[in-house]
Amino acid sequence: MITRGKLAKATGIKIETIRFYEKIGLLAPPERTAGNYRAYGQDDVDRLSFVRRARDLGFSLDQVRTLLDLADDRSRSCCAVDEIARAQLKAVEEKIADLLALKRELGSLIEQCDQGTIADCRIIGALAPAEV
Amino acid sequence: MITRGKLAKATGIKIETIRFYEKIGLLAPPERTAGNYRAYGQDDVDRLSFVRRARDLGFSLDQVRTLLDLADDRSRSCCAVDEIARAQLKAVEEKIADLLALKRELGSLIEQCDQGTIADCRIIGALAPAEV
DNA sequence: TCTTGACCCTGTACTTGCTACAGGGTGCAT
DNA sequence: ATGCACCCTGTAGCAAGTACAGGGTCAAGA
Repeated sequence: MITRGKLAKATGIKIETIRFYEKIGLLAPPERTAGNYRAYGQDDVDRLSFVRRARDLGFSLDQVRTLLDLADDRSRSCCAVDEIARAQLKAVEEKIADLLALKRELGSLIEQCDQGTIADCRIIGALAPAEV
Repeated sequence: MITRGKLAKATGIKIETIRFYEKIGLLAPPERTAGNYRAYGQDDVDRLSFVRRARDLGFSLDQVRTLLDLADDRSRSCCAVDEIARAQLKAVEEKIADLLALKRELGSLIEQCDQGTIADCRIIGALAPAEV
């Protein structure tokens, strides 16, 4: 018998998060013991590990839900899976591009800082429209 | 007289977001007209533009609040500003590194996809622990 | 003058992905 | 029998907004 705490340890997902996943229907409600404790099985460990890996790869819970559904239907073509992964890759690439632009802007702002007063601070100046 | 809609247009921040900023105390509640409309001035346009630029640079609302406070005290040293900007740069760089790792993983997953069935899908396989 | 339509007001609930209580019950060892 | 670690439930909170619902206001056109 695997309790919630053990499931948490086995998968690296916090107890509260497991409850949250159960609440939103990502995990099926497990059997209960006589004392009303959740009793998980190896299936649950597997499923939750799947969720964790997908989350680590940046998939949204909604995408994870879809991936789980797809994974259950083993005879189906994996085009849909590929599509989700590609969408995720694209999102990641866009995010990286955005952050690189940000990094450049921040970097040049910081470089100009000469440690004077706020009045002639380049960073504040760059943020302010004309005169603060 | 600048209404909320005009302030939104002038700054590119949505009306609802302006209300939200007012609610959390980032923007001072403005004067009201006889008909209970908010009446903004150029100050508000400037302040909100400042917020927008800072948000665009990825600063949190909390950081923005601090930057606004700092910007108001023009005689002060701008070390604190520099510090916030550096912290933000560091956060951005870390995020970029994370996303690059993610991108590599996703990319290699997708490359292996041979458009077969779910049963031999590499992506599902990589997510599942041993056997799904 | 009336009415239409664009704007404004308020409060509240929803989003994503959790996290953190409070206030109690269970189970095992000492 | 009592202490402690663990479990249970419900609820509220975080960032940073977004989206209604159900009204009020204002200016222009018929």
